Amino acid sequence: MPAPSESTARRDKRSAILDAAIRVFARTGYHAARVSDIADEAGIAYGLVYHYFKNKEEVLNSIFEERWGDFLDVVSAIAASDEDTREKLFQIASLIVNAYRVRPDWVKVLVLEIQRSSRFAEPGQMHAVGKLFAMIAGILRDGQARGEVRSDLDPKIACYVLIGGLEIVITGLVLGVIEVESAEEEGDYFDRVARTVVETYFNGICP
Amino acid sequence: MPAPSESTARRDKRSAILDAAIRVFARTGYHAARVSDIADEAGIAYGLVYHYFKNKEEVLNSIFEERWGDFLDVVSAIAASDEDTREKLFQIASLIVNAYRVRPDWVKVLVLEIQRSSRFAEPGQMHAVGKLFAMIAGILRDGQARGEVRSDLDPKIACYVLIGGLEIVITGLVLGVIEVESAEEEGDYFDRVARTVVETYFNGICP
Amino acid sequence: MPAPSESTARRDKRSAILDAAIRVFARTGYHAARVSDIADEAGIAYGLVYHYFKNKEEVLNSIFEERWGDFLDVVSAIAASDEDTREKLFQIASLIVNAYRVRPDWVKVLVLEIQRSSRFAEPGQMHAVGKLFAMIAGILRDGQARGEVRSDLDPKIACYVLIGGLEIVITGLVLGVIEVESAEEEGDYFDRVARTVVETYFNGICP
Amino acid sequence: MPAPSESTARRDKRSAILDAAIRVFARTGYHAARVSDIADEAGIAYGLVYHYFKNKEEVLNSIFEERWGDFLDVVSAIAASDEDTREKLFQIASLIVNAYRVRPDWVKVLVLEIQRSSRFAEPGQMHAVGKLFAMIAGILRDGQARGEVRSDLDPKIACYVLIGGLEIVITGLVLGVIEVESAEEEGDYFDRVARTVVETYFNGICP
DNA sequence: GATGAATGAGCTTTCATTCAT
DNA sequence: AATGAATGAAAGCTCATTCAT
Repeated sequence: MPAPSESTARRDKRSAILDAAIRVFARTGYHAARVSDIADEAGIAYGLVYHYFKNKEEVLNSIFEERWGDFLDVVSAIAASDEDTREKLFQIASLIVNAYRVRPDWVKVLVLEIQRSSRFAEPGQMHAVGKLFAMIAGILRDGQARGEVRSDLDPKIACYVLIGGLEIVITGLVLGVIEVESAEEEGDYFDRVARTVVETYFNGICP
Repeated sequence: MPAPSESTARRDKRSAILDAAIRVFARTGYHAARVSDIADEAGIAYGLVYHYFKNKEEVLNSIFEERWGDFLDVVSAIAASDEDTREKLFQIASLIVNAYRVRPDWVKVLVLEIQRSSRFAEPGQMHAVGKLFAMIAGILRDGQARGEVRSDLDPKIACYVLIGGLEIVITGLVLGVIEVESAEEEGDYFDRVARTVVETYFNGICP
Repeated sequence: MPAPSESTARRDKRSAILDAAIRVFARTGYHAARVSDIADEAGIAYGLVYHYFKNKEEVLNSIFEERWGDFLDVVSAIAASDEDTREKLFQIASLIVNAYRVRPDWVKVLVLEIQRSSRFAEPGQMHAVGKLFAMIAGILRDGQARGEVRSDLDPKIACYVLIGGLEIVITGLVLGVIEVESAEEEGDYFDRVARTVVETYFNGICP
Repeated sequence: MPAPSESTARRDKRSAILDAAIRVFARTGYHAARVSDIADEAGIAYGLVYHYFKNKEEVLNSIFEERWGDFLDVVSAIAASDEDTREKLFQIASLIVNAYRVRPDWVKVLVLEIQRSSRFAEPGQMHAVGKLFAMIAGILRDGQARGEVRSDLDPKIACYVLIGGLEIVITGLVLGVIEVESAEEEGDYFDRVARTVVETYFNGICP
């Protein structure tokens, strides 16, 4: 066996614990989740969790750091593309909405647990979430330069309305307030939600 | 002392415990909150909490039952009034913005904690928070019938953009990301925020 | 019942826990001792230990602070008395040696456990033990002024030899290396030990 | 590779683990010491400790068996020599002082840790450390017979004053309370300490 | 020989809840 | 009504020990 495979095995087990933790945190919430629940979900002894992570909180932090970074990379690529503002925002909206469809547990934990953790109380920890706001504000500013967005809006505030709309949609999905209509495909429904939010954001609800 | 004053005193103390609990739950979450934290916050001994409530969960349940209903009643009255759609939405936006301004903790607890409790496991029971969304969707649907709202929007989705926009702006204020301009009164500022969000919501960001 | 009796009851329970802890630490050592052992020894639930002390270490610290201070007070009184140097040192030697006879567990814990704790690694924590050395050095210095002690000795070093001798005797007793001869009374034996140490210290072993 | 060198390598590694264990036990005590601390100190993987020793307790036992016997052999040789009492005691004082200087950890572990283990619970077994005291007491008794030592002293007690004086002076050096004068070599200084203690021990502090 | 992943007994600590006062 | 001492279930975490590689 070559050495790299061992390193891969270690990374795999670590990842397996994180995945199990996401599922458990999504199901019961961070505080109510026992370390032994995570271990059971991952099919390992609970002591092993402490072999890979310092404690329960580091598991939550690792979920955030390793999953949120991936998400930001995709948003960054969209922001840098040649599409017009409306299309960029729609792609981001789609990304967010579909993230819930594909990995509902991830979104549940990111939205419900990590937002509440001390991360946001400490200055400078706002950073990671702040990056998302800055990226979308940047897209709006570019849009204003191209004449695709009203120039009387402050991009730094306007971006909140879009993100807030998306966030509430996600929260609604997470909490089960929004239910997919039985008449259409799930994938179609999620696309329609993203499109409606961006469309409303662009044109308003006035006829 | 007349008897009613004693009953009032009892109700006051009960209410004080609930208010303290809301603040603590908002700060640390239900699971992490200790009964002694609630008692400290209320300035009483922790044993007394058990004089007024069966246990910690009953405290959470009582918050829900006694606070959310009041809020929905006001929204319901606005929805039933003769005002046009824009004015109704502005009034609700004002109500929410000011609720968040005056009692940010209430909203945090109602949205984040109560959903997760076992209350909603019972089948056939509608999400209480969902009722708010349904009411606003209802206003939009009425607006479509009156020709005041674009008929191509799905009211059930469009309502999230308004609520989400309001929520994230207020969250920004609460977290201190957005700062109130020193030249105006705080109350005025919150009204202006509500008006701006509703305005953007109506007319969009398109030039 | 008057209020003071309640305060007394609280102090009594606290003291009972400390006494139980001394017995347990003496028996098994600090590290091997379980909090539940202390509670069992005191006849209470282990949770109650945490009602009176922050954690296990604070129990050990409290033993030290509350018992060592009492000891220093007595030494201080002896140092301030009118007796000659030899008598003062004999009284202190008696005090130390008899402390073991009356409260062997106290001495065991003070000698074996607390010396090893981090207390002495941290600067400034040397203080409490240092006070004993300073007091005895002071007695020697007074003795030199009175012509009762060789003036070519540095009191700061000479005091170590006495304390060292006493300490080893105590350690020997604690560890069971020294055994009381069956032919004499225990009290007599301990007095003889104290006298021998001081006598040797004064006159040397030379004939 | 010749066979003997392999056996030597094995013995070296085993010895390295014991030396590391002594340092760790001296620092933190047996109970608080982790097997992984010993391994870290020895620069090996903790699993390897179990290749050379059955378990943690066997490490402690081996320290005792393989280190203390050597020391006693030297003391025994000194006691049996033709020197007069003062010279014998000076040689032992030198041995102890230098043992403490070169291997302070050995003495700490031998004195503080090993006594407490279950080894000495077995009836009829003499305290190994007690043997050292008995040997020195024997030298004093011989000295009394030769007229070199006051006959009114109990050798079993008097020996403690010497050992204790040595111990506490050395402890002072180890803890940095006494500092070696810069003008002389460290080795010289330790010899002078041994000589001073033996001198004081012989002639007393009386003028 | 050597490594360190894996296990789980057992400890410390927290805290909801009860209850005597 | 009010207090807080007392209890003990339950959880987090540590670490000696085993074992596959």
